[in-house]
Amino acid sequence: MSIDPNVSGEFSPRQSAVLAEALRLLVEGGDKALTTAGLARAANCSKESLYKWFGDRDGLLAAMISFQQSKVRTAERPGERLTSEALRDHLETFAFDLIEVLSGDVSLALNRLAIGQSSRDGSKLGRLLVEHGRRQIDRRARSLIDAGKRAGLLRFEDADGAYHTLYGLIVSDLHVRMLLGEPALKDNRVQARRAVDAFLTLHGTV
Amino acid sequence: MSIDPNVSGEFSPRQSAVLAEALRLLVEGGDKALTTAGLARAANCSKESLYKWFGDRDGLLAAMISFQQSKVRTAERPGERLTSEALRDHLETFAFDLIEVLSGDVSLALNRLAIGQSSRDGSKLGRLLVEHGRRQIDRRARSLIDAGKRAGLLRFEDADGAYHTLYGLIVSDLHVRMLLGEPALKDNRVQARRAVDAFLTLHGTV
DNA sequence: TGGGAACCGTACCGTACGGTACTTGAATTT
DNA sequence: AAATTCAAGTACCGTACGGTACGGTTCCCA
Repeated sequence: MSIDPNVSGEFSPRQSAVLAEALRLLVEGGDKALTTAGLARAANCSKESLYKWFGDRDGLLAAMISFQQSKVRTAERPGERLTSEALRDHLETFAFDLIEVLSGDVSLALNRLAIGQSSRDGSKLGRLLVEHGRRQIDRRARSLIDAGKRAGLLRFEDADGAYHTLYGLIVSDLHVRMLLGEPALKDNRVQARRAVDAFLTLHGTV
Repeated sequence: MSIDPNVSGEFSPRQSAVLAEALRLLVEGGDKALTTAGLARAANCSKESLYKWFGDRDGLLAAMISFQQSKVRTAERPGERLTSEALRDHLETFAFDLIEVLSGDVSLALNRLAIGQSSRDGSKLGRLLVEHGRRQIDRRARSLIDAGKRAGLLRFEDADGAYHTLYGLIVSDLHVRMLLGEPALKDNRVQARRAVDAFLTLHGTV
């Protein structure tokens, strides 16, 4: 993962600073704490600018999601020759990273926000989150799983099913529990290892 | 003593009717649609009664959770002699029921509500949901898993870990996706069977 | 039959938020 | 140097909600 100070040009530096402050407010106090007046005060900008840049409050929320995800890029490993140990390593790293991402303050806050709005806006934010945020991590897992199969180290018929199995083994009900306010795990590496062990028992060839 | 349709006796019939209406409003339009005035109008009661019965809005939300969970009781099967097929059947039934419960309108609405409030009230509603709502289903799964082990049909060291594995295999990211607004699965039985197959591959002795 | 409790319907109050309009001041352009 | 642009800051408006107060009605019980 690398931090990218928005080279994509979607948001100006000023706007990025405001969005960062908006995320800080959201993480701090939930969506009730994110008011237009409060954001303007905290970010030293005017409400009028907020409305000019983002349209309305929903536009601001959508921009916050885009902004956050423009900062998170998953490192894509180049395809090396896979050994059994390397595959296990990569899977564990993936599992660990996944738990870390899902446990992150900003991720939890944005997911809570989207879930809270899902009944009102027809899941617009939810779709944004799933499609943009998940795509990165999905692609990484898929390429890993496919590479494992090509190398003869994994066996499955349905790549999609295998990925969901892996995801479920890693996350279980942890995500929802954290969304509901439970503290994160003490050791994400243990959980990652257990999940990968199980996954390899199910789909490994060795 | 009078016959009270409310099993727990925690709420009077009138209060139960109001809480049922509150759940209906919540399912229909999310937490923004659940206003005290709106509930009073929809349930033909006065706001004053709402405040007398439930204290304030948060008390109403907590009462809604208690009320809903007082209605849902999981059927506890008596302990019969377990065969391999019976265990698989019971596991699949459990998996199916779990998905059905999590996919339910009211469950999703209450989870969304608790998640939305989790940043504000110190996860009070979240704890209520997890502790009261989850306990039933947890106990059912635990007793099933333990019975499987006693019958020599399952092998594991950590019952807690085994249960979380089962849960993850069944649910994967389905719960969060539904909370974010995605439609439910087309066929929950297929998913249940797949999950139980994997679980028995991991922890079955046959 | 009278009195009290519960409760409905409504009106009311304070507040807080989303969104708009206007003024001031600074920076950039011409 | 004048003009134009951009944004900060503030004041304002309408609305909607949580919570309270009160008059009127029904029902129970003595």
